[in-house]
Amino acid sequence: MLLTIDENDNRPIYLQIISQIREQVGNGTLKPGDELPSVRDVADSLKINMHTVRSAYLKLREQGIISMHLGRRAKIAAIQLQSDTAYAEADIKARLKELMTDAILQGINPEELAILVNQLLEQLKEEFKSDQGEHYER
Amino acid sequence: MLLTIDENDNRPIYLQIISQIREQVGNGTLKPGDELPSVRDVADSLKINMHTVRSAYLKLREQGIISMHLGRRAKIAAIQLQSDTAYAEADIKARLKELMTDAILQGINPEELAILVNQLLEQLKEEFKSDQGEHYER
DNA sequence: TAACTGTTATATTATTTATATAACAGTTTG
DNA sequence: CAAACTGTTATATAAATAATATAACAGTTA
Repeated sequence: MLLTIDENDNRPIYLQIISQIREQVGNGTLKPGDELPSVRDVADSLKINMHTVRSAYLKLREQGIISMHLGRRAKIAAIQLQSDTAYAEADIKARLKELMTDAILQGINPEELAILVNQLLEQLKEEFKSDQGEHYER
Repeated sequence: MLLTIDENDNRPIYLQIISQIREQVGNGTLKPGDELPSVRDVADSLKINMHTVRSAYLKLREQGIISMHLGRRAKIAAIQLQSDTAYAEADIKARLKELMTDAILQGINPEELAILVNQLLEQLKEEFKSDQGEHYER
């Protein structure tokens, strides 16, 4: 599994890891049941501390994205707990609005933005369609 | 000018202030030349420290959103410095993609998302059109 | 001149992020 | 079974960020 640290990204390392794993779950690179590399392996390969990786994994578990158990390797969760969708939608909407005003303030006009958004939407729709596959957990 | 602190928002106070002002600039509530309340006034009304407000204002100045000068009250900048648009676009695109995968993971399907996005886009387009008005600074 | 502005300086506190070491407790593998 | 893996817990430390508190300074406005 590919994980990297972007020095230009001002977010903390553990958040970058979370983003990348969520991204890969979202686009199907990681599927339910897939095992994640151990916290020590990730730490070694990225040359960071074990606990930095672990804090990322812990958050992901809280979010229902992965499962972790003592002695076992972490894996992508079988069931994505989709917390209260109404709340989620309000949250997403707020983030989206902020993002768009940012975009416009930075000189991207709404037409460009629309193109950008629709490209991503089409992309995600396809991935979403082909991702209604087998779920398992033992 | 309306500013509030959201206890549920886990972002630092100064970032919340930045967001709200950018938001109001973006949607036309604040226009170029409009004066901002003094750092002390904002601090008093929100019951926070003067320097917390100031750090928000400083960031906004760095971003070219407002102008600040010794002795004078801060005001919305006349010219929005639109920093390197290519870079901005890449940044926005990355944020957008993350947002969308988050949305989908939270149980919002792409169709709902598309509706959400297009509503906001239409809204912003109108605001953008009616915002090509008078700019001034003395 | 007095009452505002932002600015600079110094200090302190709390929280977050990341590292470092070490031991513990389960699971898997040879 | 034993060794080599897993995640877990504990403790400690360092660095950076966020927020507060006071006080004085330096321009601008009324």
